[in-house]
Amino acid sequence: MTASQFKSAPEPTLRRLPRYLHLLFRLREGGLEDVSSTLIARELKLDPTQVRKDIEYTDIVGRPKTGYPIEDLIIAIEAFLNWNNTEDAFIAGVGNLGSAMLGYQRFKKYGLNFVAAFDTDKQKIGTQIDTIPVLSIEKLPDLANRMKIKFGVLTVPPQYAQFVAEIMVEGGIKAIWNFAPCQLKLPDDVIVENAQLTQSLAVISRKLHEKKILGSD
Amino acid sequence: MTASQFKSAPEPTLRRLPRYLHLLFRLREGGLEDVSSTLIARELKLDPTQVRKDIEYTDIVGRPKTGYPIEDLIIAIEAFLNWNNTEDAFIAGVGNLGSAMLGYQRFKKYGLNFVAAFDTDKQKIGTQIDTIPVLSIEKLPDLANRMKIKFGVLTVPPQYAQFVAEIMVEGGIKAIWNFAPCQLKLPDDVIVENAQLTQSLAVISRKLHEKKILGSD
DNA sequence: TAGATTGTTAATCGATTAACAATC
DNA sequence: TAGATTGTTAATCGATTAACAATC
Repeated sequence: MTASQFKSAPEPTLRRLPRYLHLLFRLREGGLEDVSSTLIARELKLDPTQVRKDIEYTDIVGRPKTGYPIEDLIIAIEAFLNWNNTEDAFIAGVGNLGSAMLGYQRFKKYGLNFVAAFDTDKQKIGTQIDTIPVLSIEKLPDLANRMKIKFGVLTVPPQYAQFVAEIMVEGGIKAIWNFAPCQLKLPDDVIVENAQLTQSLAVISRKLHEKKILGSD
Repeated sequence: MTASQFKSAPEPTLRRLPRYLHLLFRLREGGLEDVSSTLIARELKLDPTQVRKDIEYTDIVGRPKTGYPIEDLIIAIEAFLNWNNTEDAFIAGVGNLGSAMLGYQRFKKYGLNFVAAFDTDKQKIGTQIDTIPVLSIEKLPDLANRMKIKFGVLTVPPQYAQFVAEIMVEGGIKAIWNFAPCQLKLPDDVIVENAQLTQSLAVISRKLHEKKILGSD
């Protein structure tokens, strides 16, 4: 456990790290052994200095002239994000999005392992989705406590989001990945990350709108 | 068409606008008529000045003492994001996530209207998902051109993302909402917005990891 | 060696926050 | 009026980018 593990990286850096990772996987598949910040920057349209600063947070040292060993860099980034360890998670809300999340095998590669899903729909309770059992939401707090679950994914309709989030907190969950388009009011020690699709949609909507107004090309 | 419609807002502002909108809907339901930047800021844990600056972009003027009329503010934000107009869109990739998107009626409220879905899977081609027909991806360019589709949603596996994105561009699509975890290389005049879940996951993963390391509470 | 790249310090840029007169 | 809020200018903060010596 080195000192740097205690250093907190800025959010923009955290958001870029997975992008590096995806590129590194691709480069490794292509048989490359080393990679420079220059190359990463060019591929991802970033500044090389920025790439180096980001990478510094992961505590890996590069070599002048050659850059960074790809394998080491992958390991370092994964360790930094704790994606090399599996985090057991609960998911609440088995609608369209929730089911999609459960079916998304890729999350396992990112250290996220769904162990149970929760819903209020009696039709769904008792069934399985991709081998994950769907349980009544009432059972969430007790089970979370007993299984020491710290990570919750919230994919319920917005009007229930606050209520279900509080149930998660009651179960000792410390990090909530919130897909509902609303602001959760929770104790300060609970980490909330809003994965709001509407935010992303707003950016592209406005940009396309501007393009149309301006008639640029 | 006022001058301000030509003013480009910073991305952080664009990302906050939908959050205001969700709050405003909730307040309107609660019977409120006016809202102050102070109130919005308190609810969303932001700075009141920041809220006022964001709102300024939408070209609405508030009144000292009372704030902004909620109804007007909603209309102004929706107009700014062009969510009051319906944008016809194609979606490519009808897997878990793509199907979830199609089933998500809420997008209609955000001006996004799926008119056709595309896939390579013969089992899926010819079927419908929530009344949206699934067609062969080969038909995308011609149809997009004829229907003048400008908006494409990309929910294909990452290894096909670049290829399918190019097909979209061939069809005259100018804005691509990319859900594949990879960097698309496209002409500069094509707007690409990466809705990468892994970026959001990285933020919460690291924060939870830090919490565990530090043992804070 | 020559040349490309790292690691790091300094400069720049842009967003956030503070301050405050004008307003209802 | 008194008091809360807007609109706006100035100050601060933090992230990005530039510059460059050290290194292989």
